[in-house]
Amino acid sequence: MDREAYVEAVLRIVEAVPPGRVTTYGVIADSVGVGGPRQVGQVMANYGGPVPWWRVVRSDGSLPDTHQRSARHHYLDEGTPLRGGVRAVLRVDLTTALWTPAAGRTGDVGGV
DNA sequence: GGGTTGACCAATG
DNA sequence: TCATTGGCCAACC
Repeated sequence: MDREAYVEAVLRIVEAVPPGRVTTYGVIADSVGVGGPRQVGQVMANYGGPVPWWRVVRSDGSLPDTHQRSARHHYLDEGTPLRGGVRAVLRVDLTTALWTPAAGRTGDVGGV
C-alpha cells in the first residue's frame, strides 16, 4: 500500500468518528490492518491537519502532549466525557467515549 | 545496510 | 495513579 493510500485510510477513519466520541491509535491501526499505532501517529502528525485529530487519543485516553490544551476546547464544545479534571493531564473517559470504526458502519459497508 | 526518531502499546513496580 | 522498560512499525539520514 502506498503511503498516500495508507494516509487516506487513516484519515477516513478519523473523519468517521462522531462528535463526543473518541478512538485510539491502536484501534485505527487495527482497522486499517497495516502497520502499527506509530504509523497512525506519524500520518496524523503529517496529514492530520484537516481532520478532527482531537478525537484520536492514546490507549489510556490521553492526548499527545503537544495538543492537549487545544483538544480540551473541542472536548468541552462537543461534550466529550472527560475524566480526572484539572487534577492531572487531560484525559478522556474511554469507558464511555470509545468509538470503533466497526461500531460506526452499522449496515454501511462502505467498501474499499 | 545501520542508526535515529516519532501525535504508540502493554506489562511491571 | 504515575514512572519505567521493552517491543513495535515505518520513514528518514
